[in-house]
Formats: sequence, structure tokens, C-alpha cells
Amino acid sequence: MPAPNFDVIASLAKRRGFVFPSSEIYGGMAGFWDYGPLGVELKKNIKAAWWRHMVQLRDDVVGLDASIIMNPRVWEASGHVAGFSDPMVDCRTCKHRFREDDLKGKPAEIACPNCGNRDTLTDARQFNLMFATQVGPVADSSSVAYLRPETAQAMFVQFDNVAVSMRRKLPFGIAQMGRSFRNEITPGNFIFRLREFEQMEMEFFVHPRDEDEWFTHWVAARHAWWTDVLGISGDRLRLRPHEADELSHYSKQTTDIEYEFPIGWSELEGIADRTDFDLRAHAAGSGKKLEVFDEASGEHVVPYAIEPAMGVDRAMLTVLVDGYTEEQLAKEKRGVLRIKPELAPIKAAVLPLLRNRPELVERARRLTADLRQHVAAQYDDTASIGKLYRRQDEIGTPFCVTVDPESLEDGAATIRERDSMTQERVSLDLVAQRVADLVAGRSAWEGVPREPAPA
RNA sequence: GCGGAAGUGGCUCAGUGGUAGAGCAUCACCUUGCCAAGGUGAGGGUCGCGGGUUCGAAUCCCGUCUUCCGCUCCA
Repeated sequence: MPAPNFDVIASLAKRRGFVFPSSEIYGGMAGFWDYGPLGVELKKNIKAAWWRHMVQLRDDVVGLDASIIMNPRVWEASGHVAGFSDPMVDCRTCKHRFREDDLKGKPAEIACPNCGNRDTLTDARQFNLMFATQVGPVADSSSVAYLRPETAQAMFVQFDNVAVSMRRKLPFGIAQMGRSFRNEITPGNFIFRLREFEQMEMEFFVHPRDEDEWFTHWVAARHAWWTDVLGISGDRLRLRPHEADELSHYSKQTTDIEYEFPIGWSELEGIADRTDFDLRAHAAGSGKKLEVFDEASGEHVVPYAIEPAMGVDRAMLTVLVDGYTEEQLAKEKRGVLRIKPELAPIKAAVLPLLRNRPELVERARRLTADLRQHVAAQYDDTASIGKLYRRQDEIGTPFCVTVDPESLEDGAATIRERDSMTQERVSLDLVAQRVADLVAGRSAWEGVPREPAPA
């Protein structure tokens, strides 16, 4: 079965409380979306899985949580004020659009490269992708500040504070997750391209001589994370090295991790070799040295940064798209969200077989409270048992616990697993622990490098 | 931002000038003994928003917002 279209996922996401259009009752807002009750859980779990792998399991990466608004000089030094903008020129005749810097000459003086007509090109229109705001009571040019278009810069700007306070030597990384803002010309494709989004980025600082092997290491490690931790289908993922002419101004080599969406292969994460571009830029901009002492060579070096950078929202979209399947039943089709238990918003649902038996309902509710001590759990008795299963299948709940009249006698309940459709009878007192163990056991980490690979 | 298409209850859609309908979903009660059973009943839309034409507009016109496709861009 091919990956479902975005509208199928967007529909499910809204209907079941994962993602809502931002400020929908006022007509919405392009490029902005809200995460509903289940969406916030799924997103939180994805972020936790990243942090766990990126920071907790490694002894060479530390975290950072920087402010969204920084001194505007940060963005001047990084090149974003000047370079994070795209002067565009349109052809009024053939409707083609060009980047101004791709044109050979001034728009007013040349013919359209596409249709050949003259006097048809518009003037270049500036489009800075950074949102600007004002800091302080007086709104003038000196109070202009920007919402960060990426989280990365803070890790370069705070490089020295982190290295010194944490007594770091090369190689080491700084990881950060947080909101970024870009005034995209064309947001869209559900939550694929947003104007406000959340990034998870890590700058791994290495000695320049180790650049290539660490780059290779991180490409492999990040790919493994998508398949093994998020459980994304390997055959819908690919690694795509950038051609020389598509590299960013700061990058020496970049490899994208792409997923085959219905809209085509699209970038989920980029692993970029940013060299010493950023540290040097901020050293020059601030006048403060950003370097480390290398004992082996007895020299001060400006480290190279290998950067795995991904979008949280895209990860969530991918988990939904990749996990969604439809099964054709006798007269209806059922949607099933097959996602890793570790990521599921609800780990277990307690479903009484009958709801007109007070003692049964009471026991099931008590079991739910029990489960909540271990995992996110939910109680539901508002439909027939089959329908209750379907509901949970559609939102990705891996385990359903059925309490039946026999439970009151044998003190046991049935745990049904979504993916294997197997059932096991477990003592009521042990259900919570058993579910917790199952969730942990089904979220294996095999194949994911936990230790730094290159010596 | 440009070109094209679209915007009716939570979802999918019908309704093209005369005071909003269906299926599914949701809720309540009854029923229901394991994978979207059944019965009865209920709630929910003024038709994206604003303006105009008209005795009267979801239906015509203008504007606007949003969504989708393409250009473009990136996490």
C-alpha cells in the first residue's frame, strides 16, 4: 500500500485530535498549525526519543535551550540578515519566476530567459525569510530584532560557555530543540512546510582532520535513528548527498535523509558539514575567540561543526504517514496507525466487555488508574467492544486491556496487542507492569550506534 | 507573491435565487460476552469572512482569507 495522501492524514489528525488548523474559527493562518491532545503527546514522545538518543545515551553531547530572540548582530554575523532573503523576479508574460542573482543583467534591461519577451520582467522584490519584531518601548531601527530562523546559531554563539562550563574537549556536541520561524513564501503540504516550526539540531564539533569520518558517522547514525527508533519504513527512506551546486553557503558537504511522501521524495533531516564557517563568522562578528586548544598538536584550532538538523513537525508527519494503513473488511475499511509503542500518545486502553455491570466498570476504572501510574492510559466504555478496538487502532494505541465478567472471578484481564493481534491473559495486579514492560520491549534500539564510532 | 482549482454540520458530500439535507461520526438510554452488531432518542451548520445586486442568496457580482496543485524554498 502506498503512503496515504496528506489530506487523508490531515483529516484523521483533525478528527482524532492530533493537529488542528491554527485559529481555525477566524479562518486559519497559513503556515501555522496547533497540536491537539493526542498530537502533543506524540510530538513530545518523538522529542524525547531524539533527546534520549542524542544526549542521554551519549557522553559526548550536552544540551542547550537558548532564547528565540537574540542580539540581532548574531544574524548579521551569520549572514542571515543579508543572505536569508531571496530577491525574486517574475515574468508577466509567461509567469515564470527567477532568482535575481540567476539573471544575467538587470530585469528592466533584459529579455525573459524563458519566453524571450522584453519589458516583461518585474523588478526584483526582496523577501527576507526572517520575522522581524521590536524589542523595547521605542519602535525604531535600533530596536529591530528577529525571531530565529534556525536554532543552530545559538550553539555557535554559546560555544565557549558550554565548552568551558562543561570542561569539554574535542570532539563534543551541543544539542538543542526549539521553535524556529521562517516567513516562507509558500507554506503548505499540511505540516511539512510551516512558518513556525520546531527543530532538533545538534552541532558536533570536531578537529578539522576528523571531519570526514564524523560526517560519515552521523549520516549513518541519523539514518538508523529514523528506521530503528521511529520505526519508519526503510524502503521509503533514502540518503541523498547534495550536488556541489546546491550546497548552502556554509556547507562543504551535506547529505539529506529523505522520505518518499505522496508528493515525492522530501527532506526530513540534513546532515551538514558546516566546517568552521559559523565559529569564524561569530568570532569575527563579536571579536571573541571561539576555539579550543589541541594538546596533540599544541595549537589552537577552530573546530569544524558536523550538524544533523531535523524538523520535529516533519518527523511527526512522517510517523503518521508511514504508520497509517487501511484494512479492507467485509463491509467497511478500518484505519490503523501502526506506530512504535514508545511514540504512541496512549499506550493502553482499558475496555470493559460490558458496561451495564457496575462491579465490572468499577474494576476496569481501578485498573486504568493503576495503569496511569506507569503509562499513558485511557478508559472507554461508550461503544461495543469491536468499535472500542477500532477507535484505539486508529490513534495508534498499541495495547488494549479487556476486562470481562470472568475477571471478577479469576482476577485477570486480557491484553491485546494491536500489531500482532495476539492476546494474553494477565493477572489484574500485574497488568500495569506487564504493559510497561511490553512498551519498553517493543521499542528496541538495536542498530543505533550509542558510542562515538570513529576513534 | 504569481497562475490554476476549491471552501456547505467533526468527516465525506448533495443542494445553483425562495427561509439548509444525507451517510458516517458524536452524546444519552436500552441492548451487547471479544475485533466498527441492533433499537429509540438527542445535540450540532445560516452555507470561510466582508460587502454588493435582489422583494428574497449557500446559490449572481466584487473584495478578502484559507486550502490544494504548479513556480520557488527549506527542517
